[in-house]
Parts: sequence; structure tokens; C-alpha cells
Amino acid sequence: MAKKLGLMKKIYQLYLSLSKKYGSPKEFWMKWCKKQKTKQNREDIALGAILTQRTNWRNVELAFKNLKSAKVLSIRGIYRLSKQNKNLLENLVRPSGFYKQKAQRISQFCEFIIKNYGSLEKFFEQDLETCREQLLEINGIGPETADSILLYAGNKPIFVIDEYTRRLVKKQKIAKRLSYSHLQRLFEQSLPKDVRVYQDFHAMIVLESKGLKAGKQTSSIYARKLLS
DNA sequence: GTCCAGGGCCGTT
DNA sequence: AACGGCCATGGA
Repeated sequence: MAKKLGLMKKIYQLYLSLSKKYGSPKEFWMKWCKKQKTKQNREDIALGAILTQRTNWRNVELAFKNLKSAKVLSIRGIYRLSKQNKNLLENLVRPSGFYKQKAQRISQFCEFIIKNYGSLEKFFEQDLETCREQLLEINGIGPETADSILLYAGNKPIFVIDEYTRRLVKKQKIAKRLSYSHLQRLFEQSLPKDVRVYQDFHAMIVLESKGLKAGKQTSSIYARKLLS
């Protein structure tokens, strides 16, 4: 138990030291979006979370560009297109890789939202656990994708564990067991239950991994988030 | 040509 | 529970 307390302390210290180094990624990100005049909406974030599975963000941006050109870069738009021309949707999404799967996955996600709730906003009116369970039931949405959507699109307090987090855990020798739920529990216990803290910490872990500095412009500076 | 990049699913042990 | 094969593209 004492050992665990030490671990929790270590994680929290890590958060503090990263904060000192990077400031607030969220602030930075929002300012950056404003400057670029990109509107950053929940729908893009949720769709991006699916499209970026095991894929370079640059390729996701190419897919977004295609969707935007076809004027279907929205949950409703994709839902409509998936009904009328599945093949076209696959082609638009193609650059993001695994394109048949991903076209299918975003279609199912969009259908679920539109049919049951009409909009993402409505969906997110439910509590975290309810949202999470429902997302996980959709084929192709696993824990990481679900939690990314919840944290970044839904602003709900749940910590995202991804490859970068695991690398950090290994490097810092924070834990031996690397299972998703174990690490998630550990991080959440170590930090105040706060959306901003979770978002910023996760984003800073990514920044740290990539050796970037806040203030430097990159296409995916804020975690798995959006468009340039 | 080779390697890699913010998963998830579905088999087999 | 853990592990391996599979899905596919664009850029370095």
C-alpha cells in the first residue's frame, strides 16, 4: 500500500513537472486553432479518434480533407453517405489506412448517434459510464478510442491510455502490468478527477514523446486532435 | 524496397 | 489472460 502511494505521488509529480515545462496544452491548442481559424468541433474529434487507429495523423488529415471536399465531414453527413454510397465513403477515407474497416466503423458510429440521439450533444448528456458502455458496444470502438472520444469530444473525466502512455510507464518504471484498465485506474487514482488535468496530462505525454515544445506548430499538437 | 504510425477483433493456446 | 495474424495507406 505504501508502495502504491509512492507510485501515485510519482505520477502526480510527473504531471507537475510536465506542466512546468509545457504550460497548458489546452490553452495553447485553443489559441492555435483560433489563429488558424479552424473550428474545432466535437464531431471531428470523435471521427478522428476512429480514423487515427494505428495510423499516422498525417494520413487522417488527408482523409478529413477528402470528407470535407465531399461536404460530408459531419456525423450526419457520413451517416447519409454511408446509406447511399458506401463505396465512395471508403474511397474518401482511404488515406487513413484500413479503409474498409474504418469506413464501416465510422458509419456504425454515426448511425448509432443519429438514430438514437440525433446529435453528439444529446448523446453526451448522459453520464460517463452510460456513454462509455454504449461506445464500447459499437464494433470497432475499443477502450482507447472510446475514452478519447469521451475525454476530448465529450469533456468527460476519463484518462486515456495509449501507446505513448505505455512507453512513458515503461521508461519511468511506473508499473509492470501494462493492461489498459490497470494503468487507467492507476493514473486516475493519482490525479485530481478533472477533465482539464486529464486532457493536459495526456497531451503532454504525447508532446514529451515526440520531443516537441509547446508553441511550435505541428499538425497534431494536441493529443489526437484535429485539423490544420 | 523497407519500415513505421495514438487499435481492435478474432482466433488459438 | 495473453498472444499472433490481420487489416492498408502515405511518408521518411
